[in-house]
Amino acid sequence: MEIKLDYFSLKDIAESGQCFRFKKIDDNSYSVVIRGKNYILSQKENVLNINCSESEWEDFLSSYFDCDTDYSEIEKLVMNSGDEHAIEAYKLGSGIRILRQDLWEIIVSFLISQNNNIPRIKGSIEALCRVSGRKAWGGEEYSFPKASDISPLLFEKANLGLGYRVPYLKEIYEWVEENPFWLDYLKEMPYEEARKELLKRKGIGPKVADCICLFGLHHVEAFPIDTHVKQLIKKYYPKGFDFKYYGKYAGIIQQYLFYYEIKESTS
DNA sequence: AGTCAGGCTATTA
DNA sequence: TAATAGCCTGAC
Repeated sequence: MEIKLDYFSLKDIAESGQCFRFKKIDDNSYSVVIRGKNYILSQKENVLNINCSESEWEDFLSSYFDCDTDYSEIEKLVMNSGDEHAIEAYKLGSGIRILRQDLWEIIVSFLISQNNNIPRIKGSIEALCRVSGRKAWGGEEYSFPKASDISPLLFEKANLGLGYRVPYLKEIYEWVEENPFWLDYLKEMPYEEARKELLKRKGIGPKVADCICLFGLHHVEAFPIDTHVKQLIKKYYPKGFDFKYYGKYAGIIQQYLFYYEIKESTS
């Protein structure tokens, strides 16, 4: 079906680094697996085309693409900030949305992401999905394995290129298996509390915890600081970045800044 | 060939 | 408490 959407760019979303599972088909279409179904998306101007029914869109895809957040408010916030660099970055990435992705998938993905590069992260995740062997519905891709779909031994046996992260992943799998309601508890917690809870797990430090809060729990006040963000703050905000101004939307601003930075470095 | 990647843990002082 | 070596390994 076709959906008219403003403040929405499939390309920006797919390439903003928040989701490692978008596969480019051509310039304006992508393949992605959401909730075990393989969707094919394409966009022309402000119309998104997606192979789903109306009820699928209403039931969860509209939420997945964060249609209940008013992005015009974010635009106003940035445009009135007087923050020249944020305005510049916003112009490039104004089509980015913070997706409401599956929490478990985000925890595993960002554990893998540490001290790692995006192509390699994507490769590991792809291999993990493939080796756990559940084909997504309606396509050629594989769905992301639930903790119960996988044996911890898999991490060592299969050649997933995970390196020293293997013990972290085994630990989190075992933890979630033994504490089946942990993910649900996390979803109930406010940002600070969830962050603190995540930091208790091996391999989850401040940066990964903030990514999980932002991308897996939709706490858009979380502001993950990675090497790129560290560098851009040094470059554009020598006096320091004013987190307070952006308040509860700091994480969305982080995405614009981050996207601008990676785009700049690859062009 | 060497550096660096969307960092974290463990060990020092 | 603060600083920093070491870590898997592929992409560039």
